[in-house]
Amino acid sequence: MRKKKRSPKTAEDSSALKSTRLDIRAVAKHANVSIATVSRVTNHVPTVAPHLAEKVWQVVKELNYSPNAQARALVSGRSKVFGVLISEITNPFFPELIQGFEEVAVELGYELLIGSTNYNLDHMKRCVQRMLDRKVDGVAVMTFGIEAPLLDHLAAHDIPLVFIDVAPKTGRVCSIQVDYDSGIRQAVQHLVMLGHRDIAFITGPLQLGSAQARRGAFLSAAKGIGIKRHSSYLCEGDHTLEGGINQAQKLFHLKRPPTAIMCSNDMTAMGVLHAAAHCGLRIPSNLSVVGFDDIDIARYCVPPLSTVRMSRRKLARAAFMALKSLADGTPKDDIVVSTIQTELVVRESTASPSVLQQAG
Amino acid sequence: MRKKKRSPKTAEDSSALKSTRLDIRAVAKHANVSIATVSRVTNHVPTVAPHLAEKVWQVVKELNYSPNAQARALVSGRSKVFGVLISEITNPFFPELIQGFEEVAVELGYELLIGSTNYNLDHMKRCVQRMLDRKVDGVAVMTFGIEAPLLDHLAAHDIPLVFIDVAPKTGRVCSIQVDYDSGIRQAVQHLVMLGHRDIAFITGPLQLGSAQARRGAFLSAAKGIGIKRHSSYLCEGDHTLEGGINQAQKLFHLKRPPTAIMCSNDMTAMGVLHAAAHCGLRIPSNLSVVGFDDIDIARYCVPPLSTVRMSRRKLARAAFMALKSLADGTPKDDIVVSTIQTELVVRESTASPSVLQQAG
DNA sequence: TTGAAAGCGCTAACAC
DNA sequence: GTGTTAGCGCTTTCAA
Repeated sequence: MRKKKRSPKTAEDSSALKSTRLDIRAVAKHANVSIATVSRVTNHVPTVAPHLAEKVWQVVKELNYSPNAQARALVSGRSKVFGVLISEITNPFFPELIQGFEEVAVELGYELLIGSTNYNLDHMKRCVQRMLDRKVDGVAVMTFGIEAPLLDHLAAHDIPLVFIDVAPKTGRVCSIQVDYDSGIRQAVQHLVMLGHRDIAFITGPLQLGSAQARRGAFLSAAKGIGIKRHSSYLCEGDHTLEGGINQAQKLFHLKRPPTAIMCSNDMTAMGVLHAAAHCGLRIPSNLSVVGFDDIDIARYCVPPLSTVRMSRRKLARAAFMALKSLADGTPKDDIVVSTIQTELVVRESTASPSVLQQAG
Repeated sequence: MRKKKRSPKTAEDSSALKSTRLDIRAVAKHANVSIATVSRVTNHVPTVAPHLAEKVWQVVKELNYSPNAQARALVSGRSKVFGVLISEITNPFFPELIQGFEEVAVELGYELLIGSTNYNLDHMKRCVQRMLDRKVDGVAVMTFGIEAPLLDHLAAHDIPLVFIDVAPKTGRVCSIQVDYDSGIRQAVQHLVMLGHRDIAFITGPLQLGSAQARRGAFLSAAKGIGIKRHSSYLCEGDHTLEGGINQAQKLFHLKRPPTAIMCSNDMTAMGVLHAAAHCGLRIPSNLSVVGFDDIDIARYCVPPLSTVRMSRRKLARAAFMALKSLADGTPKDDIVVSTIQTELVVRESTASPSVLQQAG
């Protein structure tokens, strides 16, 4: 007798009824129904007689039963896990985004599988494979840029995907739009009204759609307001603090340094702050700095950073809901995603340029 | 005929051999072996004839097969997922810890289920339940403090647990020790050698073991070096930036304010930096500040923060490996965990107290 | 409306 | 050393 039947009922454990594992069968037995009924109840299938449903819930509470997510996933083909692909978790922008994701995920019974690419193609490949192996129901690609081949890999598995800004035209894919223009225009106007004319902009890595979009927003705002452009005032950073330091130093050594620097994100701006302190430049009296994102620490920088706010919470929620719709089978054309707004937050890193500086 | 047998071979899909799902059976068929052999090969079971193993690997590559983690987990009872319980992901300390975890996890084929308690008991309960539902193989409790009842809940499920500093005596539980003393003693010595005598310490939330440990290390270092203590120089923060601001303001308004402030973590120190800037105090000329942890941004603070470094990467690896040993069934007494060392990193937030200040 | 039973993709016990 | 098969805990037909 090889068979290890469910309830062996052999001599050794004859009386030990309570030693049975806390599974759907235990609940069924205690509630005097079939496991199918228990399944229906825990899945809120409406075609169950109310008194039976109540009885089942009661037993569920009593035994403290909670369905095995693995088994559910295996049989239903839906893991209720979403992958979140980010660049690097130590960049404060991402944790704040993840926080937003976690919030909705918990509400809706999902879990997150977070993968950091660390700007490395191999890492990115591995992340995608991990997500595929764990059978995620969809992936939110929040990374700063993604390699096309990877996208193909994901798309080949017909996995729902959500992006920021750029949406490939492929299958079950959609994107969240951000209105960079309004916030960035407000920032440029703010600086111009303070008297700045020599305004530099440190971009993000330009292979990224969102970095391009931010730069584009700055250029068109500057043009719209009519300030003239020096090509040396537009430099390419990489959205890291170190990148901000490097670009700031370049700008400081210009014959005619800018009186204000706008940045494609707050990390870059923090780099500028750091570089300025290092060179003995006072902020905002000698130099005005504006960031982008309004990450949590921005308000605690020295001095507190004026920046353009983009709600990570809203962004995350929008991305999650879009992903869920896709995963639930909603045709992509029926999914409406509201654009994420941006707005200027004035703190203490911006002021009128000093007369000295103006003359300089 | 209700049965939906594996390969129906009915008229409709008779010839469509390639339409079969990419599962272990497909690999077995292509390699002319049984699924058991495929399973053995992918699990690196050594009792497989080399030529067969090779053949299987070849087919695996060819078909790009990757085992279904859900199914594996269900049948083996091991999900290869560890829970990581943290306080809040937006506190930079935690992402850096998670980065360390992710690194090892990927190496060893594990995934992480991250749960943020947000200092909230309900959140914490929900996190624990999520981890239980997803059948994690263990939990790393990296949170600042955990409620005893929750611990019981976890322990009741006999789940391997790893903690920092404090280890409950229960079942499969162990802890990682940190040598706070050496780094903190170095910091106190550094300040004393610079000429400071009035040194304040802002603690973390004292219900936490690790906050207590850090305070204890400071007190004994101060005592050892023989500087006298003012009780008003010891105040309780909460390991947040805001807490640092509040406590710093209290200290600034003392009749005889301290010339140096040490903090239980870097976030607190950043709060002090912020508060000082707000009050027009120059750092380090008017006030020296020392943090703890050496989080990534510490070196980019204005001014760059002198702090005590504790490697989050090492901490995470140690915790992970201990957890894995526990999960693999190693008796807890056989698990050796090396103590995490700490060391002072001098940057620009510390200097000799100014004469003016001394007299003040 | 409810129950019986197939089977998700895999591992592991057992037979050979 | 390799194959056969039970069954992990659940969802989901299908029959009643």
